[in-house]
Amino acid sequence: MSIKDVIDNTVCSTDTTRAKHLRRKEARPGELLDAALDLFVAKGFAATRVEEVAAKAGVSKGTLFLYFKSKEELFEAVVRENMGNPINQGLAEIDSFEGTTTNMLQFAMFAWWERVGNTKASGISKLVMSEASNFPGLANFYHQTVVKPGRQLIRAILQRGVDRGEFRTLNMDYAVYSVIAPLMFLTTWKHSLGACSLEAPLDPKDYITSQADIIVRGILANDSAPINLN
Amino acid sequence: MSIKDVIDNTVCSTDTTRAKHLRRKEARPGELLDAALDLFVAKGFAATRVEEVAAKAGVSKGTLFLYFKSKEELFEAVVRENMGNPINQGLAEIDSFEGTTTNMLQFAMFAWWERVGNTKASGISKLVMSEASNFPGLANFYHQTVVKPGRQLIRAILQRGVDRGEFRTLNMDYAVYSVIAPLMFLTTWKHSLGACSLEAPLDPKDYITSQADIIVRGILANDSAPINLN
DNA sequence: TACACTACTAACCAATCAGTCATTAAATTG
DNA sequence: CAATTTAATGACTGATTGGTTAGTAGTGTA
Repeated sequence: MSIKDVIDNTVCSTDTTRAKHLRRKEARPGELLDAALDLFVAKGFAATRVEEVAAKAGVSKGTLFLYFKSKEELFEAVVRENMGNPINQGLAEIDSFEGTTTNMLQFAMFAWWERVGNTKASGISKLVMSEASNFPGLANFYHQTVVKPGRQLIRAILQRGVDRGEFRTLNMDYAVYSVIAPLMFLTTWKHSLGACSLEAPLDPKDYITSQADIIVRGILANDSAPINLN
Repeated sequence: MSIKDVIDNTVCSTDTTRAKHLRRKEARPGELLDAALDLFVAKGFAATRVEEVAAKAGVSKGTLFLYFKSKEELFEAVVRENMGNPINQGLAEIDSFEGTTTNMLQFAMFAWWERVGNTKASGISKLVMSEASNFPGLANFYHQTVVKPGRQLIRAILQRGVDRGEFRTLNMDYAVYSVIAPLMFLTTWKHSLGACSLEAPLDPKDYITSQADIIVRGILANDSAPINLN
């Protein structure tokens, strides 16, 4: 597929009289970042051409370099832009949460899905994973901004459960991955093999329900009340 | 870093009298595939230069094209070469396995680590995930060869547990991911952020022990004997 | 309408890189 | 030791692409 095809297919112009030279300084960066996110997630950094990004955003290549001074900078901007952290928000909600920690954990996992997993931004983790060794600075930034706080959030939830006697004592350094791994796997899958439509896609809600169910049962205190989730 | 540096640093020649023009027709393909695996896993398909691969294998670029007629073909060969499936072996062992399904599941997860996860080939899954949309044929091949059989193996184990009354009834379509997700996450992590040495690396054995423990507790039948794993 | 300003374009350039091929030299054979 | 074969090389090429810039055309103002 040539760049010409990309241009013809992806630019959103319903009217035949293509309006060129439209001046929309404010909207360009966002549109370019949106286009770049899609392409970077789908094809990786090296394999996506800046002209593709520009074409998908409806501008010429030159315009792209008007707003981002290099392909690397565009990439970094894409990652940073889409890494807003609902994690801090989640941390704030911990203290005020009423109810069992079981419910809290389930709520957190579904909240993650609504706020991150089911979002365009969910491709970021795949992207960072794929390109980490090529962008060590970005990997470090992601680690500090997302990984560590995220792990801290999960840990805090689990600790709450332990403190209240709902969960058994756990090796927190590893237990956190019981929650993280299934969620990360979901997005990774969704943006790679899952996107190739090789089979019926797995339903995210059912997936998370199932995972949360197994995790919670797996960490409940031995002497806890008879298991009756939901 | 230039290609020259790559050559100087990666070729393994301890003696100063560099022997060129050594004719080793048999060994070349394997050495090239080894070098290519490392580089593709680390940098992705598009970002690795065929000359780097050749240099790392100790030959010139021309030699590489003597054994693989294109970069794409090299890539496909790398994936296919490292995709030998210990899964069929695992499937064969199911019927003859003596003991609880709990032990069986733990055994399977550790066996996977020994035979796949702790191997150079473990980078393949990250590779296929990253490049799936650029190589749909390969993604399909991976899906048929690894994903489906792997899922089938896990499902068979879980079903054994259910049939014998050890595990509660499960929605198999989703329960299998309780086992798959933590293992896939481990390799993905290992070959991306984990390789950036941003913190103390997680110990795979402890990780798998922890995950297996939580999973098993999470799927045990309610009326099963008091939990005492190991 | 004339002028200034600047978002935007398109043609262009320099560097990179996958792939080729004429040449070189290690093995093999007689 | 020649003659032959072929593994291996490395300089070369054509195509691609990140990045530049001279020029074009919207927009605002008088």
